[in-house]
Amino acid sequence: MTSDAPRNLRADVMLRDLKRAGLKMTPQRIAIVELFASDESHPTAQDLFERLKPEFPSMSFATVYNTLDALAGAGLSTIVRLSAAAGGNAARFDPNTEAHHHAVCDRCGAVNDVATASLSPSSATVRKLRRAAPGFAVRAVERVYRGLCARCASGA
Amino acid sequence: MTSDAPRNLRADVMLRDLKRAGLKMTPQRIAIVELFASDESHPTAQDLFERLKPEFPSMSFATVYNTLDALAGAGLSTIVRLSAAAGGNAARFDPNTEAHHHAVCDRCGAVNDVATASLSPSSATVRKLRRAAPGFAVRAVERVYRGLCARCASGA
DNA sequence: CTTGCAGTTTAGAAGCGTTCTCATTACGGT
DNA sequence: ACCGTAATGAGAACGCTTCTAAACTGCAAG
Repeated sequence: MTSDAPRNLRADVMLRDLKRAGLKMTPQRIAIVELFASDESHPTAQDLFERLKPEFPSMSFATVYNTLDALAGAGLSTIVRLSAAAGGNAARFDPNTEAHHHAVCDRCGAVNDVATASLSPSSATVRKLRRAAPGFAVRAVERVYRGLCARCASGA
Repeated sequence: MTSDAPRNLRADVMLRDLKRAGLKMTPQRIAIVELFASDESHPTAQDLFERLKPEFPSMSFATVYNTLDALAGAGLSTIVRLSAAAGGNAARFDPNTEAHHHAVCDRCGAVNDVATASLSPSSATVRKLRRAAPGFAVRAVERVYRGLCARCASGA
């Protein structure tokens, strides 16, 4: 359970769970999952598509979206929309299913995970919301840290 | 400086600042600003467009976007993308320039403001990020509270 | 008041990201 | 090996946003 687990461990889990959910193991799906599972850059569908093109020149966008949707449906990935200035408004896909927040670079749009113990609201948060938004039943609190990533902050 | 200021106060400020920035006061702009300034529902461009159609049947989307962009450029509004399940992925526009977070309803997509003292990171946050995302220079921390709004929570 | 120009509006086209359609292909249980 | 069902691929369609070009107009100067 070290932080540098075998790069394919998460892919194996994803493939196993997809199979368990009754989905077929196509070469395209396996390639997408293997690429995506170890990708911490929060890739867009376009990113994945372009990196898969060499291996599957005939693949279509629908296949990428299909597989990412299947992963999301199985709880193995999430979609994040952080509207970074850079990189348009494309959805980003995140294979990290542990509780975490995101740090987004204002300049280059890079997204980094920021671990957290839990996304559940603290009792202080619940109390605060009771005043600020009466009746709102809070389930989770997501944070977005905005600023400059290490590379951009260092004046690149 | 009470919380129920005249509903046109904010519109007046916006119009004044737009004029000050050298923009022309067209009837369309005035109508958009007057509608938008007192709208706490975080409307989409579509929302505003449809409410303005009766008064300006010939208005185009570009005019709505132009004016909202001008307001954003003058620091009088912000664009929020919260990717609520309901309501597509359209950008929402927010005339509230005071520090605040957002509470988003999982079911109906409604967005409520949640006041906060500041969006600046606390020293504890800076310390935490120093470990979690080394080198990241945090400027602001935005929170999104996810859950059910009062209406949906009450079983509507 | 009139004039003129720069900024604005309009309608529609174009662009981008995503979803859909449907004919074809192929996984995987039997 | 066969078959049913699901997945793929190509492109069309879609929703949201931005752009383009031409016509219009607020407003400052005369």
